[in-house]
Amino acid sequence: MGNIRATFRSQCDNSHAMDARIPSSNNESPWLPFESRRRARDEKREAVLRTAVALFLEQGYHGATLNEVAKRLNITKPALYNYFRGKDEILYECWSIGNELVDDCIAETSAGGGSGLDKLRKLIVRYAELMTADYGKSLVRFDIHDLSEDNRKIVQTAKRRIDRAFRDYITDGVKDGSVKACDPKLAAFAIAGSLNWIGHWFQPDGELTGRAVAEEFAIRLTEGIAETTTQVTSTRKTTTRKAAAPAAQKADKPPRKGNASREETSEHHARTAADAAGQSKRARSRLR
Amino acid sequence: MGNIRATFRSQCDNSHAMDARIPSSNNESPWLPFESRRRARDEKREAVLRTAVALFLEQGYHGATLNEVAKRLNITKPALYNYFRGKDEILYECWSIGNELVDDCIAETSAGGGSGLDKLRKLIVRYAELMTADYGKSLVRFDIHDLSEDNRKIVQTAKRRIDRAFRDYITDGVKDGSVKACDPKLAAFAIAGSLNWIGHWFQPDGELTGRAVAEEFAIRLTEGIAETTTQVTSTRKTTTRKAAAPAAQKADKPPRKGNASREETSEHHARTAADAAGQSKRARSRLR
DNA sequence: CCCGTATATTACCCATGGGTAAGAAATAGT
DNA sequence: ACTATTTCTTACCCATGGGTAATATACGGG
Repeated sequence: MGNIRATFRSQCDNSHAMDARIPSSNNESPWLPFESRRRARDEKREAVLRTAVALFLEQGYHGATLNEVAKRLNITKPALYNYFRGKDEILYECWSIGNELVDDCIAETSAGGGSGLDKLRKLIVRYAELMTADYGKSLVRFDIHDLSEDNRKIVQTAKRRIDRAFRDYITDGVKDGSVKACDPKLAAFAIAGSLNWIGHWFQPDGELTGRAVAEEFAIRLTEGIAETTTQVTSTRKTTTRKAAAPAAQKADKPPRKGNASREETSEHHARTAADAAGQSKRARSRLR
Repeated sequence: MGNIRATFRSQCDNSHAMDARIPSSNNESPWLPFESRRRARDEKREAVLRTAVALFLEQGYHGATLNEVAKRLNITKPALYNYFRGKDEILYECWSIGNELVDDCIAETSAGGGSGLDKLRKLIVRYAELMTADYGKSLVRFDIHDLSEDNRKIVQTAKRRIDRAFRDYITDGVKDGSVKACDPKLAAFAIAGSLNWIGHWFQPDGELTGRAVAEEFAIRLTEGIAETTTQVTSTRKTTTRKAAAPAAQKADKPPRKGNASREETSEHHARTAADAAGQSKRARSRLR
């Protein structure tokens, strides 16, 4: 679920006045131009990431400099090194947040129950919407070669896990009769490809909302493999309602142990070994 | 790391005219280790591009150095500047070749005739197969930010043109009854996304051939929008012209507005102003 | 053979930008 | 207030790798 990382509380919530100087306009940096500081460390860390991911997407990882990132935050480059070991770690962390968001999607979807097709569509909707936002885009726009060796491995592992989710839902669907017989591998590739591509073309200021794209894609991408012809209104077809079994736990993620097949995956993503353990809390303030 | 070794061997075994010696093993570089030269200029130019595109894909554009490119060709870095102005131009040329291949696909497909659906499928097959090879991959793996300003514009223009082809075929299909009513823009995005993604996951040494993927995708990606339920064997026809009454609105969630001017495109690609004229012959040996 | 041109080599330049060192400014604790 | 700690700044380092200059080698033609 949207854990703490959704800390969008404005930095103008200054209860006891004092430094009530509102930054000239925007809602970004917690660093007022070199004066009153003192805001939670994690909050600053996230501000760095927000700025970095936006800049990386805007100018490319190599086109964006740390000086520019710092400048947008009203600080200087070395200050960034209080929160990150280097540029590539910033890149990785951006990616990691996106990956956690995806993990949450998968967890929710798996917990939600329903037929294979139902789950597939739910995942598509959520995943697609992620791809319209910065952290989601980072999953598909950043180059794996720019990561450290270790992080690259993590990313590749996560790729496989996400691909696995798509394939599993499809396989489930074939079994429960909601999905036509097909090759789960290729079908997953096709679907993931369409979704990932959103991260390349979607523009927030366009005429389409992320939500609209997501819902359209949920139908479009499953039209070909859905066993029952999809009528407009019936998103919940699945005549063979498999007794909504596992509504059980809410948003807790099953460890989802990834086996190790040496196959290609339709994804790129990962997470740290740390949070690979379980919760996708964004509370790790590791460093140094 | 001096290549002293290569430099001094030139005068040892000069059996003058007998430079028919086959390089130790591979089939790559026209430059035998600094001795008999004299091969067509264009051939060398293309050898540079072949090597460069492979290396860029392998290590990333920024991870690959010109020294490494040169080394693989048995030459030194400055020699590359006889054929290209700089690294970014090499990148662009790689991209450009891929783009020309796509253009050829579109040209052939358009010339072939058939229903909108037929053309769409033909394009999918050809395009998909391109995506399994190096130059095709370069279309979707290279970052537009690494290009010069001018080349970037060319690329973006070409993106739009390719996207246009997909949309046009879909629109044609809707008109001639071979394709269900749908939003051509989103449908094109979805299809192009799946196809472009091939460039990210396909491995030539995998279990699938490019051809197999291509044909599978041609069916899979059009299953949802084909008017006639596709029997695997019937790639042609459009028999049951389901009356123009096109399945009404199937999955209408969003406003579903028509087109617009300043839209996103589902592609990235381009070509030089030169060959934008017509033929995509590979004969331009421009430089300096 | 000798020269001109194309092509390649060696040796070098140098801007860029990630990263570091040392110390100042702010904060928290006592 | 004094000190310890964290955070941030100024001032620098320096490796990397794209790009250039000067020069050497091969070839083709006369």
